[in-house]
Amino acid sequence: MNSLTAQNIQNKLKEALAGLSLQFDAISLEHPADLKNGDYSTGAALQYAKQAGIAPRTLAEKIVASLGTIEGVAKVEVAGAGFINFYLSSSELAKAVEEARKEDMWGSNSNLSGKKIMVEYTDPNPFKEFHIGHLVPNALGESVARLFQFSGATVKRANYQGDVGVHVAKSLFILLEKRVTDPTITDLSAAYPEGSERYEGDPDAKTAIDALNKKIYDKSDSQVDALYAKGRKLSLDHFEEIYKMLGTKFDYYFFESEAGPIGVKIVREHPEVFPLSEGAVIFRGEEYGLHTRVFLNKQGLPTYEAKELGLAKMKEDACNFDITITITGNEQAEYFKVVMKAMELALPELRGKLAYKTNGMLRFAEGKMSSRTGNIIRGEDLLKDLADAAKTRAAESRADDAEKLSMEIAVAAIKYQILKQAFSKDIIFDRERALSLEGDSGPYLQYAHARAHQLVEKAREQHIDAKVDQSVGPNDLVRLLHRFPEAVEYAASLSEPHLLTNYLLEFASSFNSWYAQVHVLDGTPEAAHKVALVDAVRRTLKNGLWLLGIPAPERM
RNA sequence: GCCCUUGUAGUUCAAUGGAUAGAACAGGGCUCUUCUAAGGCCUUGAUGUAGGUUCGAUUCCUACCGAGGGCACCA
Repeated sequence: MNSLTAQNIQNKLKEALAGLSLQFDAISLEHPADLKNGDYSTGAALQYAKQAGIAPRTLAEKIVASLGTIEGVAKVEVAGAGFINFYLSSSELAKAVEEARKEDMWGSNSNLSGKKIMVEYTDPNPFKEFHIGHLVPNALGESVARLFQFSGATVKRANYQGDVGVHVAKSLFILLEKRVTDPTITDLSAAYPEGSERYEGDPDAKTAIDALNKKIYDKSDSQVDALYAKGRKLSLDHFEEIYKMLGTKFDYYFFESEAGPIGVKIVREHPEVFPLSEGAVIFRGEEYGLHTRVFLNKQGLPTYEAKELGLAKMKEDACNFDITITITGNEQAEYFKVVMKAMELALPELRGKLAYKTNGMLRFAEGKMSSRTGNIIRGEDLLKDLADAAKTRAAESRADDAEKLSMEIAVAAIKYQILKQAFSKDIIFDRERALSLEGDSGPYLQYAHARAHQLVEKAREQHIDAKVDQSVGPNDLVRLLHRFPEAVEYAASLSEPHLLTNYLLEFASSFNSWYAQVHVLDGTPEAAHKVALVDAVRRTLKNGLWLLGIPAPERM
């Protein structure tokens, strides 16, 4: 909570407590959940009443008496058991409305200015499906990247993809067997599950796939190389189409095939960190309260662990970042702890610059999804289903391009379902809910934005000049609007998009409620003030949706 | 067995140690001769169990119970 007014309040509170000779540490200042309890509130009097030796309410009264006037604050009240509530002045709130109307970057801050941050996310594997599980880190990573950008950082987006490994050999084995080496193959989707089944059920196939895996690594068979190159390109081009639908554009693409050799080199150079054990090169995490993991297997090939070391090095060479954050699945949390520790020891120059955050899994109510068995929903299929569900409404809407609007709504629906809940919690995917497009949803935010936008357009057509009138008393909508920059800051500081989603839902709901009660273009002098407010709402929702990585159509 | 994450209305999610635990969906009832009904208004309903710390615990600590994940050559 870094707004100037909030800081003023905190400083005044500190002075007041010091004046009463109380020992205190940080003063907590919060937004009361209920707007009737003010714009800011503190429980300091409750906290320090015991030390002061007087009743909380009495202490609160004393603190309030010694506060004096605070700029931007109209009223200070003692409430409940001893809370001190601060109510902002009309002029302070009016300033927020003005700023929201004038500043393109309304809601931004400079907490990370001058920092270069790399965000790695999505990470699908070529030769395997881009399934709905990949939508989770994509949505979260994109939003985190944007939150950093809005905090003043220079952000680089990176995608790390597994283009070598047994999974590739499994797919390629099927493709080779079917001799689909002709240029007409466009769909690799069936190959991986089939290859997996053969690998597990057919010993001969397993031997062949393992041999194929080695060929892919050492590039010793030109026919294999050719098909590999073709399949890899097909996969990557296909992913690119999906990123375009989702609104993500990566600056860097890293591949396991490149990270592997670099990782091997790093491991070999640090035998003190990576000892030999049972023919493999390992890291003993036990010394650090972790567990042992293999970095180079018996064949001397790099495991995922060693590749991660190589990746860190590649990232450093590509872009001189201050911090790199990797968005990855919960199931890799333990693995990452070990790799991070090993990395600190082997690459001390990167110490303190590497971070990771693990996201929850997308799960079905019925059971687990697995690309190995083919029991998956493809990312693009889900988007198409959602777009189909939106099509009827979109056709009746005011949008010029109903097709485009349908897809924008589909993206909003799925991203919102992911972004509305805390980062690391599993997401139970409910198809019906995702398709409903109503209530606590992405389209709800889009609809509120489109309404505000159209209203501002209409006011313009009628030549009504928006103008903030400070004599109009503040309402809940304005007071929530004032909180937007703090909501952004809060979400960015914890890299938690759902904190912003929470705020935006409450804000949009407040706007819809206000909209239902108030006639804006009513021909009265007050219309100018109301238009200004709607314009501020429009910008707030627009920037808020941008931060979530959700498109904000102007007509719905 | 050890480690990590996690238990909140019928369901899916919120709640920065604070005030009456909020939404949405589902159920029941209203609301389009007024700027978009993908909207608004009313209504039923919840903190796994037992302790502890605190002025105050959904939140922190301990134990137990339940769920998910990880623990040597997959990623």
